[in-house]
Amino acid sequence: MRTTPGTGRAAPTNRRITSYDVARAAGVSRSAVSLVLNGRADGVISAENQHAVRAAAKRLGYRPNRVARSLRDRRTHLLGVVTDVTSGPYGGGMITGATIRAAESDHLLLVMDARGRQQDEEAIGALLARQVDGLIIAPGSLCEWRPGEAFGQVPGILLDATDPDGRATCVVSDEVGGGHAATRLLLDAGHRDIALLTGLPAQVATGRRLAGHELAMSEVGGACRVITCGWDIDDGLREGARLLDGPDRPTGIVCANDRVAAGVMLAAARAGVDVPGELSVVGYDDDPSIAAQLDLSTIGLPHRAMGERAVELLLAAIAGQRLEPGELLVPAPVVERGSVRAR
Amino acid sequence: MRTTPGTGRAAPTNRRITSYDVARAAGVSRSAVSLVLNGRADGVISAENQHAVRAAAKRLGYRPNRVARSLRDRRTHLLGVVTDVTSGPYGGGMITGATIRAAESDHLLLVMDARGRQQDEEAIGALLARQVDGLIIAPGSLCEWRPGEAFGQVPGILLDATDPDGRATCVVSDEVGGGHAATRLLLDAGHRDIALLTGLPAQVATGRRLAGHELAMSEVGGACRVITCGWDIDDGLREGARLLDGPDRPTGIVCANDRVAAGVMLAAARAGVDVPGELSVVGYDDDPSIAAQLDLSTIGLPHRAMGERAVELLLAAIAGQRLEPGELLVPAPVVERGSVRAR
DNA sequence: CTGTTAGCGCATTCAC
DNA sequence: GTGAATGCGCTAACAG
Repeated sequence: MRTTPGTGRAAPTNRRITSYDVARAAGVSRSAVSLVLNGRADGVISAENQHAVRAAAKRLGYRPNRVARSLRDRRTHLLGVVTDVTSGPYGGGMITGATIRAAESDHLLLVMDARGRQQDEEAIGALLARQVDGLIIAPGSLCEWRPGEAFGQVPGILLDATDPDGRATCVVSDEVGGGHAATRLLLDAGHRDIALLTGLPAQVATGRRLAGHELAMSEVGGACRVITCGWDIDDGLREGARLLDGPDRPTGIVCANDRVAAGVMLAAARAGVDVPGELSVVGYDDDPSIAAQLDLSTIGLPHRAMGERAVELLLAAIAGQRLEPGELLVPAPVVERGSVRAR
Repeated sequence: MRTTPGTGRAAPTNRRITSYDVARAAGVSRSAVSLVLNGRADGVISAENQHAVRAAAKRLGYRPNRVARSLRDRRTHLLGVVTDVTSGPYGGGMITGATIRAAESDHLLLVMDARGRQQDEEAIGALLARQVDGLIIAPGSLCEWRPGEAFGQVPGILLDATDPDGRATCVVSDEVGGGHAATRLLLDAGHRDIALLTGLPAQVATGRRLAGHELAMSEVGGACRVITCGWDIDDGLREGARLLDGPDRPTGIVCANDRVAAGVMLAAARAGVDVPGELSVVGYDDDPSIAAQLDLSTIGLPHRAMGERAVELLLAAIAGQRLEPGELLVPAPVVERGSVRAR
């Protein structure tokens, strides 16, 4: 019986409704309440009492205490997320996708913002202490992340990151496919004289996109100029100008990202070269505040789908399925706009 | 004693370390472990035993189970967040700020993505079932949000949203101050012939920025053209062109946001009007992929500070402090770049 | 068909 | 100084 008042502890300011309150109101036992509310009552509890329980629960506004249930089940239905993506302008879509997919299975996201490997370890520790059922690590922008001590205590996934040792399960955008698709956009429009402005080699994405690009070129038996450029509008402006003023101007340029593409388009405008009339341009990222504005054909980053896939994998692993090491590639959507013209 | 094996329940796949394990390893009682690890041991537990406990805890990798603690304390140290901001490109900073400030006080964010009033109520219910200590509602982009039934069960704050009934505590950007500052940027540079391109009146921000603008103009005893424009680059392009081709061209234009400003600058370029030489332009939002690129002077959105303030207020409320109804205005940072020139 | 019991892991009395 | 007992709210097993 819990009729005795709390012993010596500070009295709760405003006690919440518990299953005991519902049981008393419905004139049944707590087990009956649990049975009814969890759908295990049929053939066990009389229809009459079932109704009484439901009515009482509703009237009282009873909400089963998930903390108590978690303690008992040794399962919190909580997914821990360590991320840096909320800071940046993009990538929030991963959180959105993850949240939504998780909610569909009655799971919630416990989010920690962290930057730097040291803090990551602490963050994971904090999440583990909260008894999260699984872990998602999303440091942002396809970086490398080497799992440490704490990672591995529960099922865990790397999101938009790769494990250099190849032991972890990673969900990443298909950069090779994206690079291939970007180039294919130009190839399929009949272009053969193509230049590629790549990002910085330090970034994982750069090499992969380049590989996809080369694959596409090899499919048509062609070759093209590859220029290490950078990620910013200035870089695109500089290299774009050089390309357009040079001896043999390409008819199409594949850019490292949309900012670079914007720079190229600006250079073209200055040089009096019409896009897409005389020059076709392809970007990457589908940057929300650039690509649509510039009517730029580009390759999107499937952030939301990545978040969804990560949660799906994680939930399966929590359910006991084995987590395969390696990378799960999420296809990058091709966004066709008006900056490419057939020739 | 818990020496008897679990009764009939599915055995935990990999039992975690509990305080009992630590106690046994250190040769003391569980209470001793609790006392030591919570800093209540001095003068109660021998230094020798204290050391033994700490050593054992470290060696075993003991992490106190926060779920159990939450159940006992009736306090989860969890802050529920209902938001839509992760979807959009901006506003993620609010989550970042909130996460960081919360973490400083050993609190974590439980995030639910929701759009639409109906789902909000459900989301809050789910969060309440998780026994969150407080609630933050951040529907995004300064909209109106009327608290429903569930809101109010625990301390709650509206973030980047206002309560039309004025009952809730809201944390919002100081839009009046921002509008004032934007105009002041031009006024202080000596401009008197100023045009204002406002956003759509349906948005709360529009009216407030306008009020700030008018306040600034009244300070110098001036008046100016106010033109309802919109939020996009096209709108800026259209209205900018009209203004520049018109009879008396202004020397400065305050824009609804950075996208509109970009449109205006584009119109200026087309009309052969030099910015800032012949025309000064001010934007709003400090849009990360526009403002810096265009060297645009603008007013920032203090997203991160807002998230921080919301958590601070919430934690204070959870600690027992009264939550004052009304709006807490977070100052909007003035970002001076090169698009304004003195005349 | 119902009510009682036990225990999830923790912190806190209160006897020893 | 320490250890046994208690209860947070819940559910599953078991005895009535």
